[in-house]
Amino acid sequence: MALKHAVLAALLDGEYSGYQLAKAFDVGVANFWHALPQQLYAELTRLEAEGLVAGRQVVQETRPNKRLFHVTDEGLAELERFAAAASRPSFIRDDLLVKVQAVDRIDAAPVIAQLTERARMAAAKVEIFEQLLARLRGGLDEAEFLAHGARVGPYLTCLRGLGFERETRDWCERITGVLRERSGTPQHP
Amino acid sequence: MALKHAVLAALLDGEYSGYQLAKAFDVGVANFWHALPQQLYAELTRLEAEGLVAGRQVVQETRPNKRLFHVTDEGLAELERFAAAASRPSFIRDDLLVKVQAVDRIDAAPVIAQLTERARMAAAKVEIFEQLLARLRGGLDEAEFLAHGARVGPYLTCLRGLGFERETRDWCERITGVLRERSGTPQHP
DNA sequence: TTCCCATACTCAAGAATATGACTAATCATA
DNA sequence: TATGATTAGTCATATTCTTGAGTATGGGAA
Repeated sequence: MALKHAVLAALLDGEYSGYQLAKAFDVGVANFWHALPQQLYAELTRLEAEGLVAGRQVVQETRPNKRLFHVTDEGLAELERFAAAASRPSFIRDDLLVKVQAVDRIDAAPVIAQLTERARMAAAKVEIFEQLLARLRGGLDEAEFLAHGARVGPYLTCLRGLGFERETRDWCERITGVLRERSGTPQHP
Repeated sequence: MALKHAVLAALLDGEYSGYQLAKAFDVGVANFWHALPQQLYAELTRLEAEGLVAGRQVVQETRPNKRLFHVTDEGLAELERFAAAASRPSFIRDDLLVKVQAVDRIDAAPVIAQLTERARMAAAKVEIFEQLLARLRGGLDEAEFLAHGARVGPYLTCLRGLGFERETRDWCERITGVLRERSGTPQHP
């Protein structure tokens, strides 16, 4: 039920096509939700049918035509209702953690390789988020922007994304260190 | 496809009944995956049919009988294959982040209330994880345990859970501060 | 002594998500 | 001048996850 509201929240900052939304929900920028293009196109269709978003056709000459969507008053009211209702707790669900959980009983080498790769990906996201944050606060320093800026929501979710990716990066680096050490030294029960 | 492997990984530390597993996958201990009892019972049935786990009936007098499961050699081999294959990236997916993303355009009060509650929950999990870590490393200090301990997988995933919950707590507290400040002071575009 | 909670588990149905295959045009690159 | 990447979508199917309801027993509190 929340992809719906994630789309509404993402559309608050202007008009987007399904294609643009899909990129935002796929690449780093999706610091508060993630979804595939097919899901987003389907969701936009439903939202339009419910009158929560409205789209307008934009005829392009050099590219296929596209439809740009924006949130209607009804859509904003729906978001308001959603925000007032209880949130379901969020959980970690990560393939890599399953592998680490089992790492004493299986070959550690591929797990170490995947941790290294994940650390690299997280580090890349950290940079993306840092740049995005700098862009969002414009010239202002952070405290000033957070106190008086007009639109801080995306900044705040981006801060969460940044913290999450930093944690991921640091944990992956630390764990690879531990596992590399262990593969060279003896363990005792 | 990964609940299957999460169950196998969880069963590596001894025998569990479906009911016990369900509690572990629900409460704090689930630092690497989360699932409802119904899913787990169904998964155990499938895993047993595939020969990846084996169960034995334990007759109890004061309580209903139960079945305790353990991983078979085939199950361990399946985990090995899983660990060697690529992991799918993990994403944040959180109702609360959707609400924060929209917070400039909707009533902030319920969002602040939910952030406060979430911070409380995260702080409680931090304590649970800290106690669990202390128990897992026994008398040893962390460096010693990580270097020479017999089974560090659960400890490492628990470290990730701890980091995640600390981040969540700190972020929630910081954001509630920001939003409370803003609701008392004027903003300019 | 009634009621609720914990143990231990099952079944069915529905909503949400993921996978894979397709159309169709333009643009850059090799 | 093929080749692949990018823009802009659609359709169908499969898997996974969630919701809701039920069964049965024993123990403790009101």
